[in-house]
Amino acid sequence: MATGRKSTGSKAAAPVAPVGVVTLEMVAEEAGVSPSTVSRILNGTAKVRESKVRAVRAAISKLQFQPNPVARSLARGRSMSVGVIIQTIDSPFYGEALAAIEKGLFRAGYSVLFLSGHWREDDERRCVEHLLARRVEGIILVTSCLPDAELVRLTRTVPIVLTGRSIEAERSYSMDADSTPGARLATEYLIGQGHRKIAFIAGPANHPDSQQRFNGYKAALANAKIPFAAKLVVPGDYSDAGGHLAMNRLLDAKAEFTAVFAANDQTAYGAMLALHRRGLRVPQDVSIVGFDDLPTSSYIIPPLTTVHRSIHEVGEAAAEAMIDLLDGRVPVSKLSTATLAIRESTRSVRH
Amino acid sequence: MATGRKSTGSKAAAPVAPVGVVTLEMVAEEAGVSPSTVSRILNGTAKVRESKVRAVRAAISKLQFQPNPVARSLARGRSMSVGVIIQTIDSPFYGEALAAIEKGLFRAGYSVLFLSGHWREDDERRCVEHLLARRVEGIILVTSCLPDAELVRLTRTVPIVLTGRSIEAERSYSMDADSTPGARLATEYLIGQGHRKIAFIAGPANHPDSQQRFNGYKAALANAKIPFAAKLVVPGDYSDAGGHLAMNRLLDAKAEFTAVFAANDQTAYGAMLALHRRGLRVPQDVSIVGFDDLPTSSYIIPPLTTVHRSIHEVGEAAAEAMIDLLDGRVPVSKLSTATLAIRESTRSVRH
DNA sequence: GTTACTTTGGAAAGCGCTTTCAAAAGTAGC
DNA sequence: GCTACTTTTGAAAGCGCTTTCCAAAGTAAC
Repeated sequence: MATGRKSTGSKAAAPVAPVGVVTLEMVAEEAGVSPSTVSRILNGTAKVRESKVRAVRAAISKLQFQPNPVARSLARGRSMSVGVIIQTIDSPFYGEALAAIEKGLFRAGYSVLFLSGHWREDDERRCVEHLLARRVEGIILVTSCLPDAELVRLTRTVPIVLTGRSIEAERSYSMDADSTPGARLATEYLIGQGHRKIAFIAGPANHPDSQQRFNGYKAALANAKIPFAAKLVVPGDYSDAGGHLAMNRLLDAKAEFTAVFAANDQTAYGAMLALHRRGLRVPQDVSIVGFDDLPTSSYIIPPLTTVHRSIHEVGEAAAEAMIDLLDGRVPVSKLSTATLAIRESTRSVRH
Repeated sequence: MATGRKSTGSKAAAPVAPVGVVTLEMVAEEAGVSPSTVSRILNGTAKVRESKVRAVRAAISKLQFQPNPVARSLARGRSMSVGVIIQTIDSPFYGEALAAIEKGLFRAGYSVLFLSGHWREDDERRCVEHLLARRVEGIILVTSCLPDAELVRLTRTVPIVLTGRSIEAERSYSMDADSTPGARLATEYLIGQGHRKIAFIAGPANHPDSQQRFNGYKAALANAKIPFAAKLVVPGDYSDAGGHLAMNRLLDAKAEFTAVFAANDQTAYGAMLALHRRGLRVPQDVSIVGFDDLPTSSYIIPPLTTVHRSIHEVGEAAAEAMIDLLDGRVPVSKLSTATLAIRESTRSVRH
C-alpha cells in the first residue's frame, strides 16, 4: 500500500559538505592577498584598497566561496541562532506564530532552533537547557509554563522574549497581549445581541491567558449588570475534545443558556458538535462565539463568530523584539488590538 | 487593548553566554589532566585510567561544564544539524510532520533548522542555499516543489530525504507514500455505499500527490465499471477556499452527483460549507469523504469520513531515514498503510 | 633486571574564521 | 629628500574543541 523507495550507498557522510571545501584562505591565495584582508572585505571591518576588493570579489565568485558559519561563530563567539520554544507545533495557532518568527529572524540572518515543550514544565526546562547548550543567543518562549522566577533567572544568561506572559527583568521583553479585552468584546457582543444567559467554557485553569478570558467574560457581565452564575461556567482545556465534553456537561446539568462563549475556537468546535448531537442548532437555539479565529473557523458550519487577533503579527513582533534585544536596543511595542469577526454562529434574541 | 511590556537595558548582548564561560581547558586544569584526556572521556574515544575519569567527572560537574557545540562542530567538521524544508507551517498537517521530525532528530542529537518554501520553487531554492550555507549535514524536504534533476544534483552535496516525492539517487531516500491506494479506498467505499455519481475535487494540478489521488479515484471507478465523467471533476487547491469554490462550480454546472471525494480535508470543509449555503445537507443529500484526517475532522459537523494516514509516522520515519543516511546506513522503509476513518459525512444510498 | 610490548596520556597541530598588533605604504608638509 | 603622520595590510594569535603523534607508564616474559 504505502511504499518507501530507497537508494543510497556511499560509505559514510562526508565530513565536510562539498560546497564547503573552499575556504577563506583559498580565496586569499587566489586573490593574492592575506586572509585578514579577505575577512575585512567580507565583514566591512576596515577600508581596503579598491583594486584588492575587486580581486577578492572575483576570487570569491570564481571559487564560489561561502564563509563557514561554524568557524565564524567560534571566532566571533556568536552563534547567530536563537531558540524558540513553543508548546505544540501541531496546532494552526502556534504554527502561524512560528512561521512569522522564522521569517523575521531569518531575514536578520539568524537561524532558529525550535523545540516543543508540550505544556509540560519539565519538558520545557529541558528545552531551555538544550538551547543554552547549543549556545543560542536568545530564546523566544511562546506561552511558557515555567515559573516567573525561573524566567527571570534565565535572563541572566540570555535575553528572552515572552508571549502571553509577563515578567519584569532586564534583557527581556514580554508581549503579553492581554486577552481580557478580547474576551470582554466577545461577551459584550453577545449581550448586545440580547443574550442574558451566557455560558462560558474555560481554558486550562493554570493558564494566565485562559484566566484573562474568564475575567473578560465576567467583566462584561458585571458591566451589563448581569449576575454571574457559577453553574454556567465549565472547565475546558483549549481542545476540541475538551469543548465537546464541557458542552455535554453543561447540557447534562440542565443549565439554561442561549449563548456560549468558548475560550478558544477549538473548544467552540467541540461544543458545537455536542450541541448538534443533542439536536440543538447553532445559532437558532444557541449562539456561540470563539476566540483565536483559526483559519478553518470561517469554513466550519456555521462559520464561527470569534475574536480575531493576528497571531502572525505577534510572531513578527516577537522576532523583531528579539533582534532589538540582541542588538542592545529596547524593543518598542506595537501590538494591534483584538477585533471581533462576526460570522454566522450567533444571532440576536432581541424582540 | 493589547499591551507590550518591556524592560531591558544592558549595553549589548554579551558575546559569550555565561553558561559557556567554562571551557574544556578549565576542566582539564581543575582535574589535573590534559585537555586531550578530558576530550577523550567526553567522547569515549580512548580508554582512560579510572581515577582520572573520576577526577574529570568531578571537575565537570563542579564547574558545570558544557562542551561548546560550535567549537566541536568546527573541530569535527560536522555541524550536527539538519535542515527541514516544509511548504507552509501554518497547517495542522505539516505542523504534525514537523513535530515528529523534530523529535526524532533531537533525540539523535541533531538540531533542526526549518524553513518554509511556500509552495514556490524560488523560495524553496533559496531555502536550500541557506541551509547549505549553514552547513547542515542533510536536508529533509517535505513535498518539495523542486524539479527532479535539481534534487538529484543536491544529493551530491548532502543526503536528502523526500516525502511525497520520489527520485532515484544515491544518498537519498524517498518516502513517497503513494496516495493512490488511499484515494481508491475512499472512492471504493463510496461505491460500496451505492453511489454511482461521485464527484471529485482535485488538488493542485502540478502536484504528484494530488495526481495520485485523482488516479485512485479513477481506478476505483474503472474497477466498478462506472464510466468516468469529466464534468464531475473540478480543480481545487487543497485549501478550504478552493473547496468552497469548486463545490459552487460543480453546483452551478448543474452536475448530478450523490457523493463527493475531496482531495483533502480542507477541501472537504470548504465544499461542505458551499453545500450548506445552498441548502444541501451532508450526508442526507450528498455524501462526502476527505483525505488526511486532520485533527479537527472528527469535530466538524458532521464529523468527516476521511482517509487516515499517520502524518506523524511519516515525520518519524523521515527523521529516522535521515539519521540512517547520515550514519551511512541504508534506511529501511516502514510506512503504514492508509485506512478509512468512517464517520458521519457519508451514507448509504442502497435500497 | 632486561627486553619487548601494550596501554595511557600529554603536546601540539589543526578546524576556518576574526582581530589585534605592528610593519609597510602612502601622503603631506618643509 | 626627509620627517611625521595616516592609511592599508599581513603575520600571528586566538575561539574551544578534536585528533594525531609520540613519549611515559605499565605489564609480561625471559
